[in-house]
Amino acid sequence: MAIPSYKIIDKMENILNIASDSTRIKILYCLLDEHFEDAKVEKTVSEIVDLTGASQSLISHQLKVLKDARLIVSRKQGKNVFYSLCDRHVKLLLEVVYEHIMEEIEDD
Amino acid sequence: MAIPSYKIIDKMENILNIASDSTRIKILYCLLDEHFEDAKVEKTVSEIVDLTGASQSLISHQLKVLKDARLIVSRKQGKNVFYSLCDRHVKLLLEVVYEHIMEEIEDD
DNA sequence: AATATACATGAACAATCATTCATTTGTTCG
DNA sequence: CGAACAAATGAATGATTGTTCATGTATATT
Repeated sequence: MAIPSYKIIDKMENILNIASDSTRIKILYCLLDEHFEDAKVEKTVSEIVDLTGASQSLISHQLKVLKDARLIVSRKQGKNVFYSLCDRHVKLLLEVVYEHIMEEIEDD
Repeated sequence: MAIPSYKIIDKMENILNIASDSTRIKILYCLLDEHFEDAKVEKTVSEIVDLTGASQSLISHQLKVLKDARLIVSRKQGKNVFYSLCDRHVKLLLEVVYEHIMEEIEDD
């Protein structure tokens, strides 16, 4: 298949780079809806810290990375900042990779 | 959504890391079928070098990375080594990311 | 005003990794 | 054998980046 333009390749590389970090993957999973397709999940920084087990500083840094890449959005309310997914493709991306892993494990 | 085990997360991180490099993305595109769903595409190292415009050394290095990650397989024939995709998920992965990029561009 | 909580930020460090250059291995053909 | 082509390898390097530590800022509570 024809290779896309370097602009497209660059953007693809960038998105995949953002997604290729365990801390950020964990954060994204925190923000995925549990049962329903398009249910919006909002979580505070503290909640994400607790769920991931990572330090507050690290989570804050990585939330910024994800936000700059427009994969998540934030909303401030009092002392808290609520984060949520910005893009439905994120879920698809994680699903595809997850499926791949699962089939690979079967083949052992 | 519940965060997968660290073993799964590690593997997901690894796959995404492999995929998050422009040279490797280009290589994968070279090995995607043009028209048909499951048509197998085989290309030699030289062909991939020409298509990507990267150096032979770089392509050889990155082919090894992709092969070690079991995303591609190789077959030797005479002086040539033919590479091809090993996993149908690769195509899906690239498609999801590509779609994401396209929609983002629309939103400008 | 003082304290505690929630989150962000900046510097610094270690580690990883993509790329290049030079060389080498393997194969075909004259 | 020797030359020519195809591909792999190894060392070196320059840049990027994940993480930690320390500190800063904003908001709420007493």
